[in-house]
Amino acid sequence: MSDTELQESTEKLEKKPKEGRQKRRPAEEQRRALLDAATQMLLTSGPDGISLRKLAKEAGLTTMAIYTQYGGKDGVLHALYEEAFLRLALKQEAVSNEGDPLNWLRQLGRAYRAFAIENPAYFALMIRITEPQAADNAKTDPQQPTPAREIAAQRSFQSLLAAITACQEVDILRTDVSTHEIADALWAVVNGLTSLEMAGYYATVEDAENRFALTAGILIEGFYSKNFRALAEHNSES
Amino acid sequence: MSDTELQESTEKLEKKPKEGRQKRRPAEEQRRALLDAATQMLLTSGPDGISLRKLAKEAGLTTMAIYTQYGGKDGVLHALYEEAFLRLALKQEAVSNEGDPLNWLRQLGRAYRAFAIENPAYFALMIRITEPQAADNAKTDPQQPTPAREIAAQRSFQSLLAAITACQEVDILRTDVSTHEIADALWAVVNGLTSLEMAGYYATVEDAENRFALTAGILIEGFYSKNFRALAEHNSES
DNA sequence: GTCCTCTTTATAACACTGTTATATATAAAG
DNA sequence: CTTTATATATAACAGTGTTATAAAGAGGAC
Repeated sequence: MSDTELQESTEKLEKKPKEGRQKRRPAEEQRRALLDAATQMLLTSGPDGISLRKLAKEAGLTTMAIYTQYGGKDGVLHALYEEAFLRLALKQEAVSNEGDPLNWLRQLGRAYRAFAIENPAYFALMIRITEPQAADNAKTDPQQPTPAREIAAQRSFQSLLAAITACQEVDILRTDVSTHEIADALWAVVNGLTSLEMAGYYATVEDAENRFALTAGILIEGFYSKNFRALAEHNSES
Repeated sequence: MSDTELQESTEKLEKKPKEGRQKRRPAEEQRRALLDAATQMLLTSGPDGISLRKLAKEAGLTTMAIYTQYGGKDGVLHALYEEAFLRLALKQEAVSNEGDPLNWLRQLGRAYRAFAIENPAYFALMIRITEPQAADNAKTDPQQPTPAREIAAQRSFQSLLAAITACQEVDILRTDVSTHEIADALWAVVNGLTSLEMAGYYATVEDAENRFALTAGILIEGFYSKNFRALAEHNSES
C-alpha cells in the first residue's frame, strides 16, 4: 500500500523533468480534474465520503484513470494530504513574524486551531494520517516510523521551530531544552486540544477556547527562561 | 446510526430486569460468543479488520444474529468501546491512591500511556471515537456534543478528578482553577502525547518517554500552587 | 394441548466498495 | 509505416454493510 504510494511518487518525480509533453493529450488535466473533484467531495462529504466510482463519474472519467494517475484511492488521499498540509503551512507562514517573538509563537498555535475550525474536512484527513493503526501495521513493513507523507507536514513545522528559536535567542524561552523538544511538546498539546475540540469533546466554543488558552498558555510558561519568568511575575504584581 | 445504538441500549436495559429467561435458548450466549469473536478479531486485525460476515462465521452464527443482538456493526463496535474504556478504568483504579497524591496523579498519566502500549487495538478503537468527523456529522443530528458512548469514558475520568482533588486539598495544586479544568488539560495532553506515540510519530521509545515526561511534567508544574512551587524550588536548590 | 402472535432466524438479494484482468485503442519510438 | 508500450474502457472479482422475505421457533391465551 505504502509501497505503491512511494513508487507513484518517485515515478512522478522522474517523469516530470524528463520530457515536457505527457503521453496522452489531457494527462495533467486529468490529474487536476480528478483532484479538484476529490477536493470538493472531501469538503462536502468528508474523507469517508470519497468513492472512486463517484469520483470518476464526477470528473468525467473512468475508474481506471484514477489508477493510472494516482495508483488507487490511497494515492488520491495522499495528494489531498499534501494539499491539506500545504494549506496549513501557508496559514502558518501568513502569521506575522515581526515584533514580539512570543506573540508570534502564540499566534502560530491559534492559527493551527483556526485552520482546523475553518477546514474541518482537511483537518480530519490530517488526523487520519496521525492515527494509531493498531495491529493493522503488522501487514505492512513494521519499520519506517516516519512515513514519506510526513515530509509534507515538515514545512508547517518549520514555522514553529523558527518562532521557538527566536524566543530562545532573546532569552524568553529556555535553552537548556532543545528547540525540537519544545516544538514537539507544543505541537502535541495544540494538536491534542484541537483534535478533542473538533471531535466535539467540549460543550461550547467558549469552553474550547478557554481550555486551549489555559493549557497552551501554561505549557508555554513552563518553557519560560528564568529571567523572563522573573520579569513576567514582576510585571503581573505591579 | 446513533439512534439505533441508543434504542438498542435502552432496549437491553429494559429487557434484562423484565424476565430472567430470554426467548431462544442461547440468547445471552450469542451475545457473548459474538463479542468474544469480535474482541479476538479486534486484537488480531485491528478495528478495520472486523467484518460482519467473518464475525458471524467465527461465532458460528448468521449475519442476522448480529443485527438482532447488536443492531449492526456499529453496535458491536460500541460494545467493544465500552469494554475498552472499562479495561482502562480498571487499570486507572488499580493505581495506588495512598501516599503522595502528586505521585498518584503522575502514575495515572503513566497508566494511560501504558494501557495504550499494552492494548494498541483497544486504544485505536477509543481514538476512533474521539476522531473529527468533518462534514460527515451533517447527516446525523448536529447537536448532542457528548454522545452516549462517552458515559463509558466518564468512569476512567473519575480517577483523574479524584487525584487532582486530593492534590488540591493538600495545597499541591492550584484551587483558583477548577478541578475539571485541570483534568481536561491533563487529559488532553496525555491523550495527545499518547496518540502521537501510537501513530509512530516519535522515532524511538526513549524519545516518546522523554517527550511524555517533559511535557506532562511541565504541565503539572504549571498547576502547582504558589506554596508548593516555592517549596519545590527550595528543595531543588538545596 | 391447540391456536394465535410475535420475534428470531436463514437465505438471498441489494447497493455499494476498491481492485484487477483483458482486450481495444492510442500514443510514442524505431 | 511498423512496432512497442502505455492508457483506456468494459467487465469481472471479491469483498463490504444492510435489508427484504419466508420459514421456524418461542410465549401467552384459551
